[in-house]
Amino acid sequence: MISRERILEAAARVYARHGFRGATTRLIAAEAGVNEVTLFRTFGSKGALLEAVLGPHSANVTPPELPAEPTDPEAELTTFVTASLENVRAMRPLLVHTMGEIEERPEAAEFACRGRHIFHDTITAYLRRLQSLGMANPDADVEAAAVMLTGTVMSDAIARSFVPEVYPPIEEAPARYVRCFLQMIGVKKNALTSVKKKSRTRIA
Amino acid sequence: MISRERILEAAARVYARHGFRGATTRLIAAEAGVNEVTLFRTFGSKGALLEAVLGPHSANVTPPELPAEPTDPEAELTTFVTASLENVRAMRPLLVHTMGEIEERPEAAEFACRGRHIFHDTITAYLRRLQSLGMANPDADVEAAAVMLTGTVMSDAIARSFVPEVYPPIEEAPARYVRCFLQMIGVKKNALTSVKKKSRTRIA
DNA sequence: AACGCAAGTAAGTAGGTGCTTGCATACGCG
DNA sequence: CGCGTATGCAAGCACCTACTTACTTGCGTT
Repeated sequence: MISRERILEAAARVYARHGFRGATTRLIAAEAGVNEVTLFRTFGSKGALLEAVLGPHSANVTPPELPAEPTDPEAELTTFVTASLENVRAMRPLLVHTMGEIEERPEAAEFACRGRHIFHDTITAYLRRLQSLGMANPDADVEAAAVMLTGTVMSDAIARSFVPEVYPPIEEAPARYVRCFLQMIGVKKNALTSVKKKSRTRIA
Repeated sequence: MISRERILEAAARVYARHGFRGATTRLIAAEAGVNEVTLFRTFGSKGALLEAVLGPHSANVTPPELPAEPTDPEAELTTFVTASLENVRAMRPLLVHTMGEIEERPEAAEFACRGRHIFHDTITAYLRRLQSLGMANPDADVEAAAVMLTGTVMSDAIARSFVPEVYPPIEEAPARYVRCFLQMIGVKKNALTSVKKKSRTRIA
């Protein structure tokens, strides 16, 4: 049963490159180094195979987390955004094809939306916590702010590859987004670096 | 030569629904109420037809504008964002398919990127103008802010339809995004209703 | 009437695509 | 050994897809 795994991986790659329509069973089989018949014997149909590849793919994602007790919003958010960006970037090809074909294959919708949901909820919860701790402007529009950060991350991860000129350099981007974001929700700089200091300082 | 127009419109619709791969010449011809042969006689090939539909489509877009001389940033930006959102939303199906197939059809890239570029440049220029008029924080990260607003608009226009729960109600969204955005770049509320009241400012 | 031209009709080609069938081969295990 | 199970291989089926060819029809101009 080694084939199963190889087929799944190959299918993910081919699907990412060509989309569902372009991902022919012949191509997938070749990429897996497996006979096309094996593919049908193992999964039954092309549709079932694609479900088998998208399902786990959306399940086994371990999303970045934000601390329940914020201490250094700028650092924490930067780490979070950096990790999320990498996450989304890794699934970009799959995502972008799935989005295009979502009306024809609604079963892929969950895969396309899960990450976004998690990101949004995580940010929202964190923001509320900041507010209740008096670390963020209590009048800030938490919902809209969360949507904007989510949109920024998705947009960067997805569109940077074909419109690179407009984006900040990839290594600066997360920090700059976060700094803008902090402005937006009224977090004063160094609000509590004094509270808990770590031995390491990060570069500005 | 009535056929030409009808084929172009039909092709746009079918392409929007099914993507390039899914938009078969038979489907397009049927949608146009035209014989399939006519399609080939008029455009030569499926690829040429699709170029003919995407080219003009990206050219005849009249993008929303922002005034060269800002007077009421909140109102002006809200109008701008509202219009842009509607614009992008209208091309969403086409956009989303094109993005998915951009690697296989690079000639569609310009279509997919043009709007984004224009939006970004317009916002950036406007922001700089605000800064130079002292209406926005001179230390604001204009580039990052512009990217974030662009990302927000694209994300809302594209993803709202399959993740509606996380977005603000459609009629509130632009105003709320803009208010967050103003926070981000340090535009004080009524920054210049007061100016108007107090005295005349000289023209730059 | 004669002509040109846009469009339709019918048929076909060459290749791709999802999926099936029948049969041969290898490996592991009692 | 014998048997089941996984896999490979060759061929094929029915259908789709882009595109072509050859011929016809209708309409406007001269």
